[in-house]
Amino acid sequence: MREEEEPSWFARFDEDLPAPDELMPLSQSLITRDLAAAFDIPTHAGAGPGGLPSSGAADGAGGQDMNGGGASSAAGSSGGGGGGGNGDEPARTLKRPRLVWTPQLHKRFVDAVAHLGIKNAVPKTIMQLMSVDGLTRENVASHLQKYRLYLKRMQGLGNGGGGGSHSSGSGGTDAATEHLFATGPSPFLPPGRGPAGPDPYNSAPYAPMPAAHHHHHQVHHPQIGHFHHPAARPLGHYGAGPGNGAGFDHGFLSRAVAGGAPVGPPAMHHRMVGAGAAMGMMAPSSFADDLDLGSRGGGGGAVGGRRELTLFPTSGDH
DNA sequence: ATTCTAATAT
DNA sequence: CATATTAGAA
Repeated sequence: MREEEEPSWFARFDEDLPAPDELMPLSQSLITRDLAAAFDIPTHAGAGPGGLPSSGAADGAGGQDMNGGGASSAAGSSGGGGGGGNGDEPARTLKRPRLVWTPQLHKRFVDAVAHLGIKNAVPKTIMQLMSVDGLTRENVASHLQKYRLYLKRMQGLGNGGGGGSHSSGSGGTDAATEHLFATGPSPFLPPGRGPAGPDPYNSAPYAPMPAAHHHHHQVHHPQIGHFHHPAARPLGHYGAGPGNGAGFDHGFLSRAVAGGAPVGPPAMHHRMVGAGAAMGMMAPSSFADDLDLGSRGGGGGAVGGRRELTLFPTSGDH
């Protein structure tokens, strides 16, 4: 009996995710390409209902979540096939297909990192915090690298853009972290510096890549702006809620890179001493993370009130 | 043992 | 390009 347990201390920190819709066990297109290709198995072996729009591309028509069914995607056992008999072997050496870091997933990742703090932002913890079934440490580690790279890449260079200004002026601006855009010369900084983050997230559920067509055809979908979301949350999330007995504080999210960033971290290093046992204490605190909204520019109005408070089931811990 | 960084392969 | 995988170091 394992008694590993994680109460829901750090439970609700996510914003919108587990909507019963997107609650799929991260299986994305399972089945390794090797196998599929080797056996000629259509990447989506018979998944019936609710499956993916065969050809369809993701009509982003406003919809954001559209999964419905429970189809959890067939997992590994593709071998079956008919027949019989054989085929047992796979469950072991099976490599999962590339994990497709979908925006939603990314958000989880970023949020997790942002909430964990540079201190605990390590793959293992992140992975656990994400509670995404199927995610492995390597997955997160790999992505973490990219994420960090991305952050670094934009920290000293506050320009860029298409023109290519290499201005070295690292001006001093506290490059602490801000949103930078990748493509498109749009140096618009939100007037007033509001928390408005130009994060065109939420806009592409992206279907499990239709890898059914061999033919290098990288469906260059409108892969929405890639990374965005610098861990620039309002530093210091301390502030135990009212009535909160636990007085935890996180001195995190402050510096991002060492060695160059002019960020002047006030000496605030709280070391969590104590018990070496294992990790097991994280301060949940109430997170009022703001999320980006997607509406700017034209002004139109439109609806949009889409806010969902969902505490994802912190239950999936393996 | 776990993580980080880099290099490399797909 | 985005991920996965591996290797070496800490």
